[in-house]
Formats: sequence, C-alpha cells, structure tokens
Amino acid sequence: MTAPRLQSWTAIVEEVTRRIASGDWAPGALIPNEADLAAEFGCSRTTVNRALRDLADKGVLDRRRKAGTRVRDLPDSRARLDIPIVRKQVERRGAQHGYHLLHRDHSAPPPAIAAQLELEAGQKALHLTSLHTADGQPFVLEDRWISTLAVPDALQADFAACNANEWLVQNVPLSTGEIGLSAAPAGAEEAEVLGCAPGTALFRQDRLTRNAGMPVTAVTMLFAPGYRMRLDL
Amino acid sequence: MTAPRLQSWTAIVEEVTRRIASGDWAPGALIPNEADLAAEFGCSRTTVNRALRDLADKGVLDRRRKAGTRVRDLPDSRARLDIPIVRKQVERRGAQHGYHLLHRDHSAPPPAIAAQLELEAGQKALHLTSLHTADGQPFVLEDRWISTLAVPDALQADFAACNANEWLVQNVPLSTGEIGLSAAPAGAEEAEVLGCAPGTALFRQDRLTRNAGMPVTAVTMLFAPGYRMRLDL
DNA sequence: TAGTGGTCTAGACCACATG
DNA sequence: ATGTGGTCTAGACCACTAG
Repeated sequence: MTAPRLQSWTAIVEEVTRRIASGDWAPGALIPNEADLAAEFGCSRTTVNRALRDLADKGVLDRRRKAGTRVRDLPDSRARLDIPIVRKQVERRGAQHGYHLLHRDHSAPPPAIAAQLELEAGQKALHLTSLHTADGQPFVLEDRWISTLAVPDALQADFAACNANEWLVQNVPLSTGEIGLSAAPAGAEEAEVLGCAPGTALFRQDRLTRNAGMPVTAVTMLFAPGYRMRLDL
Repeated sequence: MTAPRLQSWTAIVEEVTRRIASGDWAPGALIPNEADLAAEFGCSRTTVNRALRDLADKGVLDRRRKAGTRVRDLPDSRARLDIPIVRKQVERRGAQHGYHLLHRDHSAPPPAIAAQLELEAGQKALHLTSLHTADGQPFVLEDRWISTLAVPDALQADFAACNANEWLVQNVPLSTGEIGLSAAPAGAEEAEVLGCAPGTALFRQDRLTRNAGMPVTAVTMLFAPGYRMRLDL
C-alpha cells in the first residue's frame, strides 16, 4: 500500500488496469474520483483525467459527471476496424492489384438502393460494376451506385482507368456512413465473375457513405471465397 | 479570412474538418503547427493539441514530431466495432435469449486449436458446444475451447446454467485477442442445429482471447442465416 | 541540431446529473 | 444543492526525428 509517484498518464492506465485485473476494483465498482487519485499518485488531476478518459474510450470504465467513475460490468469486446481501400488490401497481401470495370450506366436504381440514396422515384444514378484482382485472381466484386446529386463530377470521371473506390476517397473527403457485414451465396453471374461455384458462401460487405449527411454512394462488395477479415481486440 | 476565437476543442475539430472538406487543406498537405493555430484561434496550445489529437485518432490527420501534421492521403474507413455478449445482442433485437449447452468434454483439441491455445501435444482443454436462441429460434452456434491452464476454475463452472460467453467476461477481465470474420457453408450437423439446409452461407466469427498474453479461449461462432453485423463509420 | 508534437502542472471555471 | 467529470489556460520541459 505504498504510494509510488505515478506521473505519466500511461503509468496510471497500467496501474488502474492492474487494480481491475487483480480484482481490487471489481466490475461495477465505483473508483475514487480524479482529485483523490491525483493526490494518491502525486500528480495533477489533468494527468489522471487523461488516463481515465483513455480507459473510458477503450470501454473499460464508465464515467459520468456527479455519478463518478465505475468499472464496466459486462464490457463489450471493442475493436477498431480499419478498412483500407481495396488496392491497399491487395498489396498488403503481397499481391499485384488489378482493376476491371465490367459495367457502367446511368439509370434508375432499384427501389432499395434509391431509398438508401434518398433519390426520388425514377431519378437516375451512376451504376458501376467492377472486379478487383490480386495477382490476376478475382478478389472482390464491387456493385456500386453513386448519387449524381451528391457528386455530379462522378459523371465525368473515367472509371475505366481509376477505380471508384479511390476516386471517391480522394474527391469526397471525410465521409461517414454505415457498413453491414454478412454472408451470402454466390449468384450465377457472381459465381462466374469470381470463378467459383454458384451458391458458394461469400463474405459480403454493404456500405452506405454519406457526406455532410447526404448519401453519396451505396456499394455491395462480394469477396472471393476464402476471404477473412481480421481485427484485433 | 476573419479570425473568430475558437476556444473549445470541438469547435476546432469542426473548423479543421471544414477546411479539409472545402479543399482548403488538401490531402497530403502540411497544416500549420500547434503554436500557430493556437495564435490564430486565440486559444492555448493545449486546446489545439486536444483537437488535433482527436482528428488523428479518427484517422483524418497524421502527426509526427518535427515533421508536423498532415492531412491523411488515402484515409482508411475507420469504424469502432463493439461486440456485446450474445445475450445482449439478442435482447437488443427485442427477443428473448435462450441458451442450451449441447456438449461438454475435457479432451485434447485438434492441432489447429492446440496451436492457437499454445498447448503441448495431447494436452487437454475444456470443450463446449452450445446454442443461443432468440425467441426460441436458433441464433448462433458456439464451438469453444477453453485453456484450463489459463483458467483452471473453468473446470468447476456449471456451463449448463451459465453460458461461457458471460462467465469468461466476468471471470477473466480485460482480455485482448483477435477476431476473424468470414463466410462459411453450413456443415451437416451445423445445418441441423441451426435449422437450415446444409451448404447454406453462414456468417462466421472466430475469436482467440488472451489474458496477459496467455491464450484463454478459442471460439467459433456460426450465426443463423440472415445475420448481419452492422457498424457505423 | 533545431523544430515539432507529447506531456505535465497548478489552478480555475463550467456543465451536468444525482440525491 | 452539490459533487463529479469536462475543459481551458499559460507556461514549461521532454522526446522524437527530419534535415
């Protein structure tokens, strides 16, 4: 029960973590407030705040004004998911990235897509289908709709030469959105493009991207069999 | 080009975001250093630091001592993935959670699992197979191995009454690990338990959990057809 | 070696939520 | 009403690294 001076926020993170892991501070328990911890550790409250804020970000602690700081009870498994552009994903596997535009038109999307892009009935959008390859082997099939309301420039872009994935990242910075991950059987056409049997279980990623609240693009990516998304807790 | 005083870090985040979105600060560009921005905004450097650190966390900026702060070139799509315990996932859908232990034994795992758990050849581990249901319908099939080296108490726990998912979260706090997400066809037994046809495309989640660097549990979760993992960018 | 971000301090005021 | 975390300040020193 000595009180070694802890004057770096990382040291405090470690000490708090240790106290939780050792059962000293049980799940659900209230821990001392910032001022008391600062006094105990011999540092300023700012430093304690930095450490506890970090642990709250990680999901280890729950903090509320007036109520104090508690050890989270049933913490979720929290991971940060970084999805690089497709080219980087391929290159990171040490493979050569290839890109082929399979289809391009400017037409009215199906109702589900129109709703996502918040388009009125019959309104057109840019439709692109493309295949990314890794060392010549199919990697992912991309079916994308781009709202020409949100990004009129897209109609002029040469998507045969520059893939939409990267074009959008560079031309529509700072977008937000939603991602859905699921499993789906390969359809007939998809199977042919991806070089697998129809019905094969494929990893599917749906993404709706917004910029300043306005829907920009809706894309479905079907990955070739064997794809696995890996992340660290 | 007025210089309105920005004295809250969130306001600075917004202003920097605006400058990037407007193209004022292009991707890859070097932005002014903290001291200059503090002078411009009429606030202390600490406040600027807080804002820029936040944007760096989000993946918008790249910061390096001496080199300065740059707008990231091809930022990854970055999302935070929170995976609650299975019961919470079911309840969040407004359904009643059910849990059934299908199988339990203490035996030597297959080589792939033994390697993950860093067990020596022939060493035993606790093996549990269980089904979680939502309103009585199959939700996810869990196939789990627990290292009894890391968690000897697990041999005494009553996993017919308390599901391993929650038991581990409460008894082995603060674990780290890796997650793999993929798509897989349902095998014969899996199809029967999950109530679908063999070969059906299923969403699969593999997880290896460590505590203090020591492997604790390896689990494969196969979700019933239609499962979709959703996350916000 | 010099410039940049990283961190810490001691103090202050504020916003919020609980009792 | 009051205790708690949230934030801001002005200043200082440190750690890293590009040139």
